[in-house]
Amino acid sequence: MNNEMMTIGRVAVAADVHLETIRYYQRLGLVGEPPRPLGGIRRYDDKTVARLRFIKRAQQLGFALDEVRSLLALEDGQSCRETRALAGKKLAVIDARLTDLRRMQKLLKTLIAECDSGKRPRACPIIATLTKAD
Amino acid sequence: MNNEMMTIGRVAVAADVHLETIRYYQRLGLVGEPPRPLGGIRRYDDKTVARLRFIKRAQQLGFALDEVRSLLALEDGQSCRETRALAGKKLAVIDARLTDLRRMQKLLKTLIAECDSGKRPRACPIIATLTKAD
DNA sequence: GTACATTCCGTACTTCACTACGGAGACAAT
DNA sequence: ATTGTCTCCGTAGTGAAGTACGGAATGTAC
Repeated sequence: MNNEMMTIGRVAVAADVHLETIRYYQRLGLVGEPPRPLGGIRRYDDKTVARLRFIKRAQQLGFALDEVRSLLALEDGQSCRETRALAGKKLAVIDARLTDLRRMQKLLKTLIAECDSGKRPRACPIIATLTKAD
Repeated sequence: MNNEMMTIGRVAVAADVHLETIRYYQRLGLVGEPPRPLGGIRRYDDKTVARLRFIKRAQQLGFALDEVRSLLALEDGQSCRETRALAGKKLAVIDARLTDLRRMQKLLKTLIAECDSGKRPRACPIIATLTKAD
């Protein structure tokens, strides 16, 4: 829609990140430096917004910026061979994380069900169960 | 098995955390101060190990220590009413996180499949797709 | 009972991921 | 062309989560 026309402030609002965070990511190389047609002021297109949202989501899922960088490399990378290996590794991490989250989800559901049924489990076995399945 | 007999060093090894981290968590109240039978030296039972493992796992899933604290409160808390509310909130967070992770997983699988089929997607739409589904 | 390893404690340092600051320059509106 | 609102840049400060340090005390093995 609004292509090739945004200033850093508008991008920050659109992606819901702090303006300085964008500059910070540029320093880290997570976001490329955009063209600066006039007077040195950066002009962004909406791909940057998408990229920023991606970074934020990946972070919420527990990936460090360093790992996000390699996730992004999947998109940026030309070489399919390395990309494939990287994707495989990331997939394994995500699978493991999903397993843990599902276990946690199940436990919380059980806990809630017990609470609602009035059984009031004095010492609910949440930790014991989570740890048992190591 | 080996109950009520571990020193902090052995606990650290068993739970695979730094010794100082245990002291740190005790300061934060995430782990209770254990009894000190002799000369002021802490003696732990294996419940502490379980608790530490739980904390580490929750962190990997993207929960801050503050949030972990409240997850642990589910176990420790007597009052079922507050506990239930808390569990409900945490469950919602986990559900959202699962959704995101599944999306990521699916994307990676697609990417890998495309790679393997020799299509070599020059600009794989990983970011675009992730962001689209906002 | 003398080595040697552990633990104790408080305090200081480190890393990661921002966030704030402040003065100079650019741009937009009146 | 003046006012006000960005934007630019480097550098400094913040908060979370550890991690390191170092000297005293304690525990364990011989």
